[in-house]
Amino acid sequence: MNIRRYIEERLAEPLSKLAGRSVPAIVAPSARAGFGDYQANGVMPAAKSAGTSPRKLAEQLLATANLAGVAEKLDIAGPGFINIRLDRAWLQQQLSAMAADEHLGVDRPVQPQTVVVDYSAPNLAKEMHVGHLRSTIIGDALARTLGFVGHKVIRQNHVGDWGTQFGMLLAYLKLQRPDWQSGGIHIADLEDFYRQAKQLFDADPAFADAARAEVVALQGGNPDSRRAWEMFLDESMEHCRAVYKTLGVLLADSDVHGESAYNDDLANVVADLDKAGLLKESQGAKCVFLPEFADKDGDITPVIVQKSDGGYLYATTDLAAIRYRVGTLKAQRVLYLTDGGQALHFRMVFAAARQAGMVPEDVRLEHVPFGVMLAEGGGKFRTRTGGTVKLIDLLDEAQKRARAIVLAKNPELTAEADEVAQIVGIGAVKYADLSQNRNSDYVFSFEKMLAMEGNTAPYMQYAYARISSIFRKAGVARESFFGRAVELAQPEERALGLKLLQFAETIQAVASECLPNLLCAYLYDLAGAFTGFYENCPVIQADEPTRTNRLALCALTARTMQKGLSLLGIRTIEQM
RNA sequence: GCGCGAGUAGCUCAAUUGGAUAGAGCAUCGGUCUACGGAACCGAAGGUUACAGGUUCGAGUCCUGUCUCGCGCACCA
Repeated sequence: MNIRRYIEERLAEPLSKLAGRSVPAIVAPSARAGFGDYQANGVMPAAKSAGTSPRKLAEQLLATANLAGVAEKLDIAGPGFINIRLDRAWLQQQLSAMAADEHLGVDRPVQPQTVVVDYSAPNLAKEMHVGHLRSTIIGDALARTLGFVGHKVIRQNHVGDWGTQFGMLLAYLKLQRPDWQSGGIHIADLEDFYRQAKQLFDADPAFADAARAEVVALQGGNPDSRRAWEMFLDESMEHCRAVYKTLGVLLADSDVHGESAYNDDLANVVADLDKAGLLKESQGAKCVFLPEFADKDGDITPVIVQKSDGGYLYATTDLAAIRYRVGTLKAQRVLYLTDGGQALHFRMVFAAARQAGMVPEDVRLEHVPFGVMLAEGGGKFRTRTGGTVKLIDLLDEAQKRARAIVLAKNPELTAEADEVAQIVGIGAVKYADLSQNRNSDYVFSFEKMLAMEGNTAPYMQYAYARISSIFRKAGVARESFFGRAVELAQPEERALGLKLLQFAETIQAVASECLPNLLCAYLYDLAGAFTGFYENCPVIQADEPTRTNRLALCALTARTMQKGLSLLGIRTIEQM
């Protein structure tokens, strides 16, 4: 039950009737605890257009709206706010339903969608670096959340597996490993390999020629080059797999659908744009000019789909990918997880695709942008020597630090130290990223993300472990409380219960707005509500039936926390 | 130069997308506790939301202008 939406619907209809046109009730959780549980703000704008006073309209609304049994108290406050305090019995009823629901009260969508989530997308010419972290983490959290909500999620890893730099790499591979055909090639340091190839490319004209010839051969379908290319990709993907495994993301080999997959369709894309009458030649390049991208002087920045030398560009590939996703995968919504710098590119590509009729009206293409990752102090994220930081090294360090912290606090954990270090260290990296509004740039700090205080993964994991400890001490299994009805007698119990019930509206907001930070904020609030309960309401020592009731509240809290964290891709542990 | 994004407490970030007295955490200062994990909890202090105008019942949020920073600006992705 999405309480917010439920109240919104209950109030919007009578309000619209009174206002004489369709208006929203604008329902939100109360800004302050003293105001109640929810508030409706829609009366004031509605009164304006209806030509009556807000307070009068509010009174009429309360007279006609049917919230009997749902709200315990309805007040009109200030210029026309409606404050709603929910009925205790109703809350208990909802909470008991939540406790008996595997899905924690999150309603399935009336019309489930097929959602393509395009994320991670490393360049296979190099190793994954910190620049891929946000796309991978945020995209994975969204894929998990959308799937849980009830949509069909298709992950797409649009890897960079094509382009001129591969000529250089293949030429270098053949030079360095004359035995490459025999297979079993391993390149320990892909970054190094790339750098050396580039160096040679710049220094040795003969090698540069060989590299260019390799590009031509590869594009021409030369079997020998093709085999070397596949071998190289395989090796490069191995590096990615290691990162994905460490990170614990859903991405699998079957999700990889790289740039090269669209090669055969690029000429068709250009031909179809031509058929649609959108193609113009300019300075030898084939372009789409869209008036909406004109500057003040009327000069239009075109979408270039074919270079003057005949080569295609990433706009062309992206158009082909859109057709594949819409046409073959039947996507109704496509999310693109890339940094904000590509906003213009996607606006142009989406507009071109629409203009060309490649996308039905009701299919949504959404660029989900995020800010860049900065080092402490606000500078670019670099190694001490100024190079790019490999993602695998960063993750290793997070685990190392987490291990040290955990062992220092709890030396008995040596047996599980590696696993705990992985869960806490990786959880910290993910949570730190996800807990911020993805649009803003983000300052990376091991110290802050691994802190036990504040809105961090270790704090959340600790809160969870503490609840687990209650069940250990009580000698009962958490699972045995599944489906047990819950009562909310104390104020702290009521506050916790209400917060638990807000899981549904939070999850649905994350899924529609693509903002995982809303879930982090919710979980942190939930931990706070639990703390208030924990400090004021003894559980194990309480007399029955209070004891069982409180254990049931603890069980539901633990289950909600665990599910919430898992939707962020973060694991929990029973002891830490 | 043009376009896009950002500017909120000393620091790192929120603010339910136009709602009431702008909230957290860290750091600082003070306090609590023989109850279920002190890796805890409670409180105080800290703000002209970059600046100047405007729109309206109401603006951190929308509009105009200015300043600062970041990114992008046809044949890289």
